[in-house]
Amino acid sequence: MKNDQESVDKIRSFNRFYTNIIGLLDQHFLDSPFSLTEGRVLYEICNTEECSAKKIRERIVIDEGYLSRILDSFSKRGLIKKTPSPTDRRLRIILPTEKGKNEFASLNENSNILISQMIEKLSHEEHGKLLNNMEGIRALLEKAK
Amino acid sequence: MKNDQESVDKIRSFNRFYTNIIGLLDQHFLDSPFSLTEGRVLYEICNTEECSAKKIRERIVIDEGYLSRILDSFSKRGLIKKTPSPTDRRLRIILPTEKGKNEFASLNENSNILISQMIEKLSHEEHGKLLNNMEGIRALLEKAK
DNA sequence: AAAATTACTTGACAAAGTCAAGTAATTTGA
DNA sequence: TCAAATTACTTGACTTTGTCAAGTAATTTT
Repeated sequence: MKNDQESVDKIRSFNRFYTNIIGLLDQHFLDSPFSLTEGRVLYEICNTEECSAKKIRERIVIDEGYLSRILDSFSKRGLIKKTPSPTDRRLRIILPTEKGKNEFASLNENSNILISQMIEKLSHEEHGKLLNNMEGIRALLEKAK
Repeated sequence: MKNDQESVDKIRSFNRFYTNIIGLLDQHFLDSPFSLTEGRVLYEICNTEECSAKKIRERIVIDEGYLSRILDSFSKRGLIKKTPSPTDRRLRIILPTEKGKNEFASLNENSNILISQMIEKLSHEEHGKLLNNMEGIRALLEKAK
């Protein structure tokens, strides 16, 4: 039977391990026109209805000014269009352009390839186990908070 | 039955989820005298026999010059001692001082508290499940590489 | 309708990370 | 055996990334 400290140590050890995994996967941002943070922002833009800086900041922890500049750079690069919301003109509604959607898609593709490579040596059964474990962790941690 | 793309999507979704978890836990570095990277370096120094810059770079991906400067700042802050290895004087053996060990311990304590809080709402049984899931992921991903 | 709040922007700055050239010690191989 | 190549680390110059605080315009509160 485990005591608390042992559990905490194991969780921390897993966190170090998984930080490295995520770090490896994030390497591909180095050969992309995006930083990691830009990638996360672009993800939110492409996956949020009526997206705005406000909504992005509800989803990822990021400095307001920094986000404003990232969005500005996305605008200049032709990846998004910002238009004042008709119902509240303090808000700027952010929409990805075709170019933005394409770049996001290719970013995704690269992530997908990396993950496929990561799990390609696993059997079908092991695949299932991996996903079950991930779903388990998520359910437990979401319940816990 | 799941196809490949579905699996990959689920893994990526878990990765986004867990990136946030790790991000939350890493917040405490903000109130500490260390950056995240410094924390990881200090961890390696305190957990590696005959530690040297070389060994650290075998364990975490970090620019050589950047690491050199971090170690220099650790030296200046009195956290480590660097001495040329007697067997190969190109190498500098890194030893944590008492102060270094203490600061590392308090960094650990804060991490431990955060993790304890994170899982305190879980039952004993759920605790076990969480650890099993983590061990499962680790075993599978380590096998896969 | 003045005061407070919200959503975002901007300027000035600091922290984090990268690249390449340089030094000293060690290893390689003709 | 000794010049050339390699290794381990350092340093200077630089870019990228992130933070803080003050500012503008629209909206809400009282």
